Amino acid sequence: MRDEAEAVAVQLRLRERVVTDAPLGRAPRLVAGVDVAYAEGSDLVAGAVVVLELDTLAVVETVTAIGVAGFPYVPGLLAFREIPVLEEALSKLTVTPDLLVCDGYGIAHPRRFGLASHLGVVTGIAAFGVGKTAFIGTHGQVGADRGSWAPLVDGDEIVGRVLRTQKNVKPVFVSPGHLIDVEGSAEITLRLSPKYRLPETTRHADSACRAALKAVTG
DNA sequence: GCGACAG
DNA sequence: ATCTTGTCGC
Repeated sequence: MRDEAEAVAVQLRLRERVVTDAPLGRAPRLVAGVDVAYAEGSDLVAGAVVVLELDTLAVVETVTAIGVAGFPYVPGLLAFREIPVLEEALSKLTVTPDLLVCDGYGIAHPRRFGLASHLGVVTGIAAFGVGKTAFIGTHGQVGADRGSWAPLVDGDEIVGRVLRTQKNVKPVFVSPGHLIDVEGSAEITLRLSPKYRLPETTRHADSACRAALKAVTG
């Protein structure tokens, strides 16, 4: 990827293939968390994919990959920074997940094509994103109970859901990426977060990519 | 025009 | 994202 203009052009082209207005095709069994860790002194990055069995939340497989950040962090273009190393890690999997859970956003994005949408389209696997902080959109107050939520609205579109995964704990931002809708993304996020604020998938992926980075850095 | 801005 | 200690709670 050369520059921002080219990246935006690529997004607009890939966006034509995004599907988020229909529920997940079949009941997911294997759900994978994906995440990337960055080094401070170098441009090394580590990506991880951890596959869990949705019913038991047991880890089925963990793979990691090391790479070089080939694109700067630009809000709205995060995918170009994280997808290369994630695809490298995904290629090492011996099982095929039914769903990918990303750190970040799906269609709740300036051009409706965030990391989760991008990864979903290039892999052909259903995907959605769970963000920890606000990016775009507005929303009303969310009840204090676990499971409470409010629609995430941008313009005249509902692009996601602000969901409380734990009682009295800051909510997370859920948005579909590809081959799944808002409702399904939120429902699965809640199932993946029985005890902590973040889904077990992202918790596992986060620790895995950090460990992988630390192994090559220090 | 001026900020804000996933990770 | 990453830099960082102690501290409150289960």
